[in-house]
Amino acid sequence: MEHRIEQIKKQLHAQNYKLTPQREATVRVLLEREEDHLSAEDVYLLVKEKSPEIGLATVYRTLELLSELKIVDKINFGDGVSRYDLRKEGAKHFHHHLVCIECGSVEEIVNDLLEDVEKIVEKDFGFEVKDHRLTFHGICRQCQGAVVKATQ
Amino acid sequence: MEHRIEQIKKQLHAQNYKLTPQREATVRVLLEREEDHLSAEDVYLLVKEKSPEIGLATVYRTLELLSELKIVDKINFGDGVSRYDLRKEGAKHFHHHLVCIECGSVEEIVNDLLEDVEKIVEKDFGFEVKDHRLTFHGICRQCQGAVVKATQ
DNA sequence: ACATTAATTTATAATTATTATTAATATAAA
DNA sequence: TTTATATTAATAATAATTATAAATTAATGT
Repeated sequence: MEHRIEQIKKQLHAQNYKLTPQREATVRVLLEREEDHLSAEDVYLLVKEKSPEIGLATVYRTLELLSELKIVDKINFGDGVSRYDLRKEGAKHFHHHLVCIECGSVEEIVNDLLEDVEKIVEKDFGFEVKDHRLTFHGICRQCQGAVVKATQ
Repeated sequence: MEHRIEQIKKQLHAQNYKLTPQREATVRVLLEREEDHLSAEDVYLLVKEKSPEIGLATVYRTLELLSELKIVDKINFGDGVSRYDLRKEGAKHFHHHLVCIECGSVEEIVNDLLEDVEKIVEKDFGFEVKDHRLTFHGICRQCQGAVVKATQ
């Protein structure tokens, strides 16, 4: 935890930004809830628990900043809110998501499944890939089980 | 064009919806501007040119309906607006997008690049894939050329 | 240490995209 | 034709996000 904070602090300094108390509090929430795909509002409420004086706009600005520096990924599952995921340490890519259309759960896949596909895109389309976003929509293991049970 | 309209009309009827004049006007705009990733507002303004009496909410509702019936794909490039793409005739999947981070252009890839990846997801993660969304962010051919020129 | 400048924040207003409401209109069914 | 149903326009409401302005904090130079 502290190590990751220190690392992010350095990333900010390298771009002439400071790790203010508000920014640190925001990062800590993101670290604690790494797999939760929090919205800005979610983050705000969680940060507020420990730093009640923080403003919503500050959280938005911080998330935007972290997003620009590729420390967090801003993602959109089509439900009208942006969500923010801390990038894994040293990760070059967005992680992939499996969104269940039954229960709404979101699973992450950390492995990069797209290395071969990216090569095709670079070669066949002359497009220099810097990043990607990949989401699968379907039915998760649990819900598949549930359907089987329900129809038995 | 007329053939596609007729086809969509049938798809609507199959689900007990009618192809009202407003809906038809909307579909026609989507057909005419197939590759343009129009926002709801864009569509509204274009439909208005030919059917000035149409309301914005109707356009939203129509796009939502077409989206539910998988006639259009609702996509999100992270710029705060949803965009609507007519699905190619008979296509089972979203098409992929190449978004240029220099000039903002969006290219489409119609080929399905993910067949193998989907198999992995189904097998290794027990997730039954129904659909996917894939976007690459990077530098398009034109902008690569521009950089070379600029640094020469 | 003190004054000055710049960066950041809070609080709030404004904006923008989208959705809900309601009365009117068009369509289909009886 | 009458009645019921679906759809629409017009508008209000909502929700997410961004902009603004005054206050605070931190950094810099003297």
